[in-house]
This record gives sequence, C-alpha cells and structure tokens, in this order.
Amino acid sequence: MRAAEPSDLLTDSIRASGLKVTVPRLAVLRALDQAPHSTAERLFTAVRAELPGTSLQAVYGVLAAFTGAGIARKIEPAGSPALFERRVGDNHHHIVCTRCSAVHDVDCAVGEAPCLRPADASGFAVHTAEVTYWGLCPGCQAAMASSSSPLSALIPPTNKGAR
Amino acid sequence: MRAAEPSDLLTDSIRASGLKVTVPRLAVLRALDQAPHSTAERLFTAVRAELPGTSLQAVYGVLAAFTGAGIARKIEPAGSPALFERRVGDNHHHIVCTRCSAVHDVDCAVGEAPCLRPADASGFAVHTAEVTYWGLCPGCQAAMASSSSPLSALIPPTNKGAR
DNA sequence: CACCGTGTTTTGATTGATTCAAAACAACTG
DNA sequence: CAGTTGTTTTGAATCAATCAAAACACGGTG
Repeated sequence: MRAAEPSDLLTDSIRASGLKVTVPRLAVLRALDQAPHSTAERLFTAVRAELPGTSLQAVYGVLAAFTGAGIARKIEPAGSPALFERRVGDNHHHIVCTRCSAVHDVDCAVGEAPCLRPADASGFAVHTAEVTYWGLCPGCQAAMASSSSPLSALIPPTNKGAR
Repeated sequence: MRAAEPSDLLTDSIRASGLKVTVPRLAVLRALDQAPHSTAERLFTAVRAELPGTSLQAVYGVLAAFTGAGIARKIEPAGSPALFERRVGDNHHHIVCTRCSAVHDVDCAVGEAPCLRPADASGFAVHTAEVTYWGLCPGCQAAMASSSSPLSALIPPTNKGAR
C-alpha cells in the first residue's frame, strides 16, 4: 500500500480540470502553492530553480491555461503586475499593503458573488464585485511608528502619481 | 460686467491645488471634464485636436501632477490601461462592462472611506476600500440577448486567461 | 509498447503602456 | 521685466505581457 505523494494532489488537480499534466505545469502549480500572490516573473524564478530549462513564456502559458481552466486566479492590483493564486471558487478579496505591497486574502462577508450590490448600477447587470483593501501590514505599521517614514506610503496607487 | 467663462473654473481648480496654470494643463483638464474615465492616450488625442504641439509625455506629466495634487484620480481596472477622472474627494466606486469596457461611477453606500471593513484584516490597518463591479452595460445586455454572443463576455479579467 | 495526433513548450520577436533624463521653454515672484 | 522654479518637449528606455512558428511531449490507439 502506497501513501499518496504530495505531487499526486497537484497532478490530480491539473488532470481534474481537463488539462494535460506536464512537468512545467506541475512545477508552476507547486510554486503557486508555496508562494500565493506571486507574479509570473516570481513563479518563473521559483520554477527555474528546479527546472532550469523552463522559459518565461511557458510560465505565462501555464498560468493562462490554469486561469482558463479555473484552477488558478489572476488578480491585478493597481500599480502591480498581475498576481496569481490557487484559491478559486470562493469569492474572497484582498488587502494590499501600501508600503511594502504585501498581499493577504480577506474572506468575503457574504460568501457568494456578488457579495455587494451597488446602490445605483445605472442599468448595468452586475455579476461580480471585486474588493481591494489598502492599508498597512503589521510590519509596516511598526516601521511607520518608529521611524519617520514618508506619508506617501499611506496612499494607494489610485491616488498616487506625483512626480 | 463680465460673466465667468467656463475656462475660469478650470483655471481656478488648477491654481487652487497649488499648481501652475499652463495651456496643456487647461486642455487636459477640459478633456477630462468632457470625457471622464479616459486613458492617457485618449486624452492625448482630445488635447491634440486643439493644441497640436502637445506631446503624450506632457499628458502623462499633467496627469501625474493632477493626481498628486488631488484634482484628478487614477483608476486601474484589471485588463485596462489606467483611466482618469476629475471626481475626487468622495469615495465612489466603478462598474465596468465585461463586454465593451464602458465605465460608470457608482456612489459609495456609506460615503466615507473605508466604506467597507474586512471581517478579518489579518492585522492590517485598513485605510481605503476600493470596489470594482463587473457586469454588462444596458447596451451589451441587449446585444447578448438578441445575438448569440460568446459567454466569455461575461467573465471579468480576474478570471480570464484561456488561450 | 511503439506510434500518432493534439496540444504544449521553446525560441525569437513584437506590442502596449508607462517611465526616465536632459535640454528648451514658460509661468509666477519680486 | 528679469530671474528662478517648475513644466514641456524630445528622444530613448523599461517593464509586463502577448504573438507566431517550429520543436517537442503527453496520452490515447493499434
């Protein structure tokens, strides 16, 4: 009797989504599991460590296949390259640190999309509501308190832009 | 007795924010007023019509000055280049059409930032909550109903990515 | 277990959006 | 109205992502 190896879970996840199981896909999925909210570039670096021949384009291709198949999700916070995460199927949101760009998951209060309804949607048929919280992570709160850090660290990209 | 000309309002708005009043800035602000939720490129085209010598970089520079001074806001919906709007100071949100990318304002239910609080912020100090609604604008609802349009038009960029 | 077809990955190049830097120029101050 | 500061132009570079064709690998079939 053989115990299920960790990689089998990843393999199953890919196969269950209807995609072919390939070595680069397993590597990207493992990297995504170990470092959620990663950029394609970051995943590329991680994958390269164990699979040196892998190209950046392959990572983009794998991620496109994953998001298309529904086993990964792409998020695009303002001022950041796209980030990817395995957690899908629930309608959770994200909180981003305005100082260090750390990202954490935030559960949706309601649990189903759309978890919010606009007061006046001007005739739009709303399907999903995406929420991004901006603030300071615990580490950066401490750093701001002790040293005199620039207040610009408190401003989300939505309001930045000064030269 | 001379009536206040429209351009005076724009001039005042720029001067009141502490910025120098220049011809390109007036042109960009007027374009922004006439076409909210415009990209830098779009504003550049509009500005060029009345001020042919203007460069794209000037528009980027003006927009950076405006957002830095707080008289314009930059929004970055997933899958779209940055959009700009004059409406600032209130914490309103946006609804984006997943089919034609039309953008409309949506008033914030509460009126002050943050208009939402995450259930568990994992120790983050939340300053603002940004909400993007995704759905179909009235025109695209009609188009989807009459013709057999691809269902992919219903999927926000957050979940797209299939090749 | 070798072969075949479809789909994936590599290789190489290109695009789109934005930013950087230095020189020419224009707005407000005194 | 001259000087100083800040803005715009000009020209180039960067970053993120995408496109296309050829080489290759997965997984089904004989």
